[in-house]
Amino acid sequence: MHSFTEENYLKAIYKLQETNGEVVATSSLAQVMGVHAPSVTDMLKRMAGKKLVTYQKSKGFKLTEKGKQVAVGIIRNHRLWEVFLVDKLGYKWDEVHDLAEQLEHIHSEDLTNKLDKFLGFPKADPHGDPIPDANGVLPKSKAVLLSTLKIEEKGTFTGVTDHTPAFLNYLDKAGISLGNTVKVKAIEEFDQTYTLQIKPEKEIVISYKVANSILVNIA
Amino acid sequence: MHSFTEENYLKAIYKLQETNGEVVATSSLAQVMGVHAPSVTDMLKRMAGKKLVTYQKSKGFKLTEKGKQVAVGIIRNHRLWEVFLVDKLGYKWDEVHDLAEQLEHIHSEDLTNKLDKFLGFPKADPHGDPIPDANGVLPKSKAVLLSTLKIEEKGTFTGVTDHTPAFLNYLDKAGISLGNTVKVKAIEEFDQTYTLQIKPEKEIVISYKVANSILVNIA
DNA sequence: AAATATAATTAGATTAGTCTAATTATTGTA
DNA sequence: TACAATAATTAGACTAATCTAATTATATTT
Repeated sequence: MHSFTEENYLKAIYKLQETNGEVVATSSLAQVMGVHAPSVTDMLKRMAGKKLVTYQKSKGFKLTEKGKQVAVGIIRNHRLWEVFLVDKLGYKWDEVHDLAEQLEHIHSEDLTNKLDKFLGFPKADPHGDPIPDANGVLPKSKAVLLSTLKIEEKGTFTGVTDHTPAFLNYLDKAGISLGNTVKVKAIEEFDQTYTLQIKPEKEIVISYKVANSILVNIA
Repeated sequence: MHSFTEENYLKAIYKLQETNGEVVATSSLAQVMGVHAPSVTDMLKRMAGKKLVTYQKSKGFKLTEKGKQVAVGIIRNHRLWEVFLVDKLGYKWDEVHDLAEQLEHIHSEDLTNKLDKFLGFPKADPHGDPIPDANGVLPKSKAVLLSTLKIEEKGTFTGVTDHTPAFLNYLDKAGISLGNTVKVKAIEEFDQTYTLQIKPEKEIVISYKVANSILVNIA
């Protein structure tokens, strides 16, 4: 079995590869892991020995197929436990991340699958992030940033790119929830402020920063 | 926060103190922890530094009030997760121990309490072991070993002292379940074999070893 | 009470994961 | 292309948890 630390590195590399391209730099990994660069070099050398990543001195690293499998498994765990915490225990979507960070390291494929079934095979976690299936297949979403929509275009709010409690709370307060239909009514030239129409009659104004952290599916 | 290792030591010491009296020996602890004696000495010295146990060279150790609190908290976690696994996910009572050993180390009192509520505040785990309440109060049971009953005495099957899958499976196969009323019909002088009447019309024969691993409440 | 057996501790080493300080690569710019 | 800036690695050290081998306490038996 892999240590929690290894699993956290794998997850971090996976996410960096997803957003920043194929090869991951020591420094970016050090930053997201909250450790100093030499720790990353050491760790990654050990992990290369276990064939979890490929490593070329000073050139960065990449997950192997095996490493990717483990990473996706942890992400599956994480997101299923988040659904459990929200749907079954009544947690709010901004409260579950740290708990799921612990629960994701429970080692049992069988438990994961039973949990999946218990939850009714959810497709996404409470933040709209897709849940990999039991074979590690992660449906790639066609969602786009709300900030890319033009005036009069509309979409369905399906996810966020900022998972901080601060942002999630803001959305709650603004009255925007996953599944809502949003239509861009206006975009202020000066500061890129968006005026949105949500649901039937509600209109709200959001900043570019917010529009750039919201994912929507276009019909 | 305490490490998983520390928590496992605390739990082991707690259980040893419960069954074998106040003071715990290095060797017994080494045995149940599956490590060698010097590891225990080292660990316990560190833990004494953190005021989790009291330690006197070559005299054994005892939990402090603080250590006891932590131990009971872990036991509470363990037993609640066992209920979850059996009641919600459909695991059998002989399958849950190892998973609960992992889940018990999730650090969140709030999660524990929400889980407790979700499960309907169960009083006992699937093996009949009592679940400490949120204040760490563990109701002490008045259950006795079935092997102490005399002929014609009866009681309710409320727990086991042997938690191994092998034993639990045996009970399943023999058709004895928690909650059953059992009455001692006969005790063979020669080898202390017990003949029991269970439920309405079923009679079964069990060995002394089995009778000595079953807990019953006498009405 | 002395001799022996058993239990516990100390000493010294190992591994995983981290650190700081020093060194070496790589990249970007003049 | 050479120099400076930035990034990555090596070297050496630390902590937690473990080990084996050697030593010291405690307990038991004659």
